[in-house]
Amino acid sequence: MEPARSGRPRSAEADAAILEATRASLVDLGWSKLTMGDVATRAGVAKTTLYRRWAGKNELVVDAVAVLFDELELPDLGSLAADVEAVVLQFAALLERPETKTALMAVVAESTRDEALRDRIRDSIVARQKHLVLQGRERAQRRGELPTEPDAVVAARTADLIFDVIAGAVVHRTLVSAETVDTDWARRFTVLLLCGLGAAAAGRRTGT
Amino acid sequence: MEPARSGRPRSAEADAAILEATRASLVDLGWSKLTMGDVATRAGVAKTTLYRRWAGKNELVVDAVAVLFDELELPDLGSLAADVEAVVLQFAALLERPETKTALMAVVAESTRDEALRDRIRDSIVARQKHLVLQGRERAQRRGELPTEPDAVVAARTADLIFDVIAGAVVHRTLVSAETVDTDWARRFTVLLLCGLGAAAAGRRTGT
DNA sequence: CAGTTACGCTACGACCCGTAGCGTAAGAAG
DNA sequence: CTTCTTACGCTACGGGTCGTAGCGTAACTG
Repeated sequence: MEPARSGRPRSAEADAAILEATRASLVDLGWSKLTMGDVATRAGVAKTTLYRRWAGKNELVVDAVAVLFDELELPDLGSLAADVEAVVLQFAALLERPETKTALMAVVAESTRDEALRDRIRDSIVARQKHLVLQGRERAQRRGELPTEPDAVVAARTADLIFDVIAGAVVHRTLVSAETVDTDWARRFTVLLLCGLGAAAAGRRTGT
Repeated sequence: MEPARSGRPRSAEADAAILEATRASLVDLGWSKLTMGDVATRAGVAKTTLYRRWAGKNELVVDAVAVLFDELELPDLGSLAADVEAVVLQFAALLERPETKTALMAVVAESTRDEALRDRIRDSIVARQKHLVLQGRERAQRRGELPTEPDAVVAARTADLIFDVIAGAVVHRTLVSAETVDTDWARRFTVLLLCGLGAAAAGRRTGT
């Protein structure tokens, strides 16, 4: 795959410096006032170097912010409720950070008109979050907290639904309603979600 | 309050033309490429006129998009489930439109660094949606589908939670996951939400 | 060594921003 | 009708960002 290209290799230090400078610039200036020239200056790099690696502001910021989502982990606290609550708090803490707060919605907005950008976001950010949902379900099934869904299509649909509910609620709470996600909110949300899951599954099993 | 100011009054036609031109420009160019000059040209108005009424792009777009949210209504279909499902579909249809799709997330992103803008969004967009939740709860209580919460604080918290869950899930589904909200999804979401509400309330009543 | 690729730097036209200045248009007050 | 006040259209401007081209140099390969 890598044909061992000749010539001067790209500087990995420059890559790291650029991404870090991008995050710093996001904190200081926010999305709208962030400029490629400013990032280049902060990173100690020529502006042209940025354009050799990223098509523009959108792609650069996605990559700069994506690594922050690697922090998200699903702890094993013994119960599905505790796991969900913990991951909700983690996700909320991530969204409280000024880098992500100002960048996430902006790139999503841009992605509505740019399919390539949408794919990039999906691969490097959304997929990581979705993985947590699948992981949590599997773990809960092993514990016997959730039944094993025989139909793969139904299972996938349910997972998508759960994912949109969790991520959507947390994002909406922190960015639109602009209120903090504290332990109390996380607990009440988790209760709502899991009770809904359980009751909905039970209702489907008995008919309706 | 209005001291009947003298002088030439502002043209209401210009106002309407500008807001409509803004929506048209959003459809054609999207948020990032929308410019004040383009809007002015489309509206047949001088650029300076725009700046005499709006501080900038953000405020203009919020006002231009806000009126679209007036379409949202809570139908009375006889049951809470049917009402929720209908309003979810309405909201989703609104978010499918290119004007709102590209603008809503962008202004929310900007609002993370601009408190005045956040208030403007809250007053002219979010409040309208939240009203539907309160209206739906009241109607369900009158039908006997939901118990009357005696504690006003708890009631308000629950309403906030429900609002973030509904709006967040629909927004996340349409804009982040970039998948359509069809009748099937709306039904499954409604079941999840209402079962969760019922089960959570029952659980709290019996202790825990 | 030559060949290839990345880098830093400069300069550039193009575009958009937001404002100032001016003459004119439209109502309100007398 | 005249005067006053405000809104409008238009032009022009300095300032900033964009994205690219061109060039000489640096780094690594065969």
